[in-house]
Amino acid sequence: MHNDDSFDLQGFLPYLLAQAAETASAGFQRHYKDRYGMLRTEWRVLFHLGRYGPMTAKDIGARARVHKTKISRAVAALETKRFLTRNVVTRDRRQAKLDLTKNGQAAFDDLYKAAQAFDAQLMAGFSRQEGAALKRCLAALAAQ
Amino acid sequence: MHNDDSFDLQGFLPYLLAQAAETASAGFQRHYKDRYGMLRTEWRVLFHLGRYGPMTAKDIGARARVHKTKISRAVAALETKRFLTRNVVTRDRRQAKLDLTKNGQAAFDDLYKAAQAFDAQLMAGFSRQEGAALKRCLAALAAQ
DNA sequence: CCTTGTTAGTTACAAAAACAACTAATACGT
DNA sequence: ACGTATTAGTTGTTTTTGTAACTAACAAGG
Repeated sequence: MHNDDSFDLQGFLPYLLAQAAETASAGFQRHYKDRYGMLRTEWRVLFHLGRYGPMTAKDIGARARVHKTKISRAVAALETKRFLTRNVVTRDRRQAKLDLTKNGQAAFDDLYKAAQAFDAQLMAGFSRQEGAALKRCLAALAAQ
Repeated sequence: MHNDDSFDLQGFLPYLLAQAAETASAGFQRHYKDRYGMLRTEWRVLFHLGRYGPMTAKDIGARARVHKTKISRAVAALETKRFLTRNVVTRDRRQAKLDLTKNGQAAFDDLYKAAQAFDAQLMAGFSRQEGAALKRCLAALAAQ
């Protein structure tokens, strides 16, 4: 077949990352999907608005490194769910400042807590240094 | 907005994993996509056959934790690319053993080398222990 | 002003993924 | 052998994503 040294998929970093990401993502999905019918990008948009305050779609895209069409659709979905409102910026009418509604804020508060708990649960398997090192490595890989 | 402790997206493990996985995946994609017109699942199927020898679609799905419809379509695509052949198993005619063709084998050899090099490049940013620890953590997370 | 270029955001269309339903072959219990 | 249940794999349909083209608003140079 081929000879040799023990390089297999389980040792291939992109594969490991994909598997771990999928597992983690699937685990947290039930919070925002099952409970609020949200997609992942919607959850991210909600998170940004809840965590950092009102901003435009552009701002979210820049922060989260997500393409503007995904943001656009997520914002539209969150608007129909009445989780946010759009307010056209008067000094530049192309932009719209996005504000969470009461409901949106409540959903954020709930999911924010859930996210913290979920993260803690995932990290529970590691020692403090190990976990910190893991996150540092991942951040470095993502920054490539 | 909300009060308090510094929990943001950059510290949320599922987010970090998703970002790192996406970056790594996009980086390696050019090898199998640009050069062979393959999709990710096709590359994984090719990898399994090249690395572990002929097996059925079922086997690949079990090993790679991929759904059978994805495998089915990847196999069909690899067959039209003349990278593999199907051979119905006589003792159970539902199954087909998948064998790489010369071309398939050549593509695998090429991509296998590329994968090793790519992995080495990604790991270059880390010390030996750090890298090993990273992979151990990821494997543990994927196994959840 | 008026042309040209750029930017924020949306929409339309193509590619891919997810999910469900299906076919054909085998296994099993009686 | 016969009816039912499983299993391997495929196909069809719906969501979701990716890409490109578009609209509306602004900016800058003349």
